[in-house]
Amino acid sequence: MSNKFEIDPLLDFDLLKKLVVGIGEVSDITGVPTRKIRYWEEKGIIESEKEGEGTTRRYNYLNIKKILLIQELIEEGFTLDAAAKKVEDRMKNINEVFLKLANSASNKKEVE
Amino acid sequence: MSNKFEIDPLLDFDLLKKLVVGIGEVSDITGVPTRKIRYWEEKGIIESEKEGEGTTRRYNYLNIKKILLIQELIEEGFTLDAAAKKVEDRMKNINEVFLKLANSASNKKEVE
DNA sequence: CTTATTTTGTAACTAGGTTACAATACATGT
DNA sequence: ACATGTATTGTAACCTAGTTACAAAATAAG
Repeated sequence: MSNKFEIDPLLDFDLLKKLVVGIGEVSDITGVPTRKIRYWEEKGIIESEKEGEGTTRRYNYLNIKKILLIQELIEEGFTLDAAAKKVEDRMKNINEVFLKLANSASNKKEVE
Repeated sequence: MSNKFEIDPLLDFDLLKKLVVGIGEVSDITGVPTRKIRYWEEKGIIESEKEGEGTTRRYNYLNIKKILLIQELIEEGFTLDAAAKKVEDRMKNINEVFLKLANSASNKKEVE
């Protein structure tokens, strides 16, 4: 029915959830300067997880994925805003799938 | 083999070639301000047919089509330059088909 | 030949997007 | 805890893309 069994061994969501990095690493990974990342966040285009007031930004898999997608569209010739809007739509699907997989993975663990 | 016979009665290329208008009409047709059309031409994005030095711009079907395509892409969120590049590719096909049809049409006329 | 349309150049202008700087706050290892 | 590296902001500067206004001179068209 699903391809759950194929990707299951590859995706450890419990690990993935812990895989959270600072803005510097995001910049290294994506090639987007830190100042630019913050600017995009100011504009409401991307989000980061702040673990409280007066703390530093933290980025998880989905946050970083979004940044990468936006960058791609900009390179394709889209406006920043247009790229943001397009990615917004795509992220809805990605989030959905991600959560679905994450849940089925943790359910499985409970059964074990 | 081809759909030539279906569109043949609709497309009179001898007429189409004569269907050439000034920049004002192009602006009315496309909704793009005349100043903008000239600016795009300055940048080498579109072309018009000047019938000699010190004359006014004239636009045929393909010229106008190009303007419309560019405008669409800009509305989709593309940069002017990016839109121009994309349309450039599309126009190659359109031109080809157009010429092919135009030739077969005039050939047919000669046979008649 | 008179009225409407076009052509240019110049210049102004908006805004989109990015970046530099610097002073302050935060994180982290040993 | 203290020293070193990393993050956070605000402010301001910056660049370029893209568009538009204006106005005087040239063309077109009825």
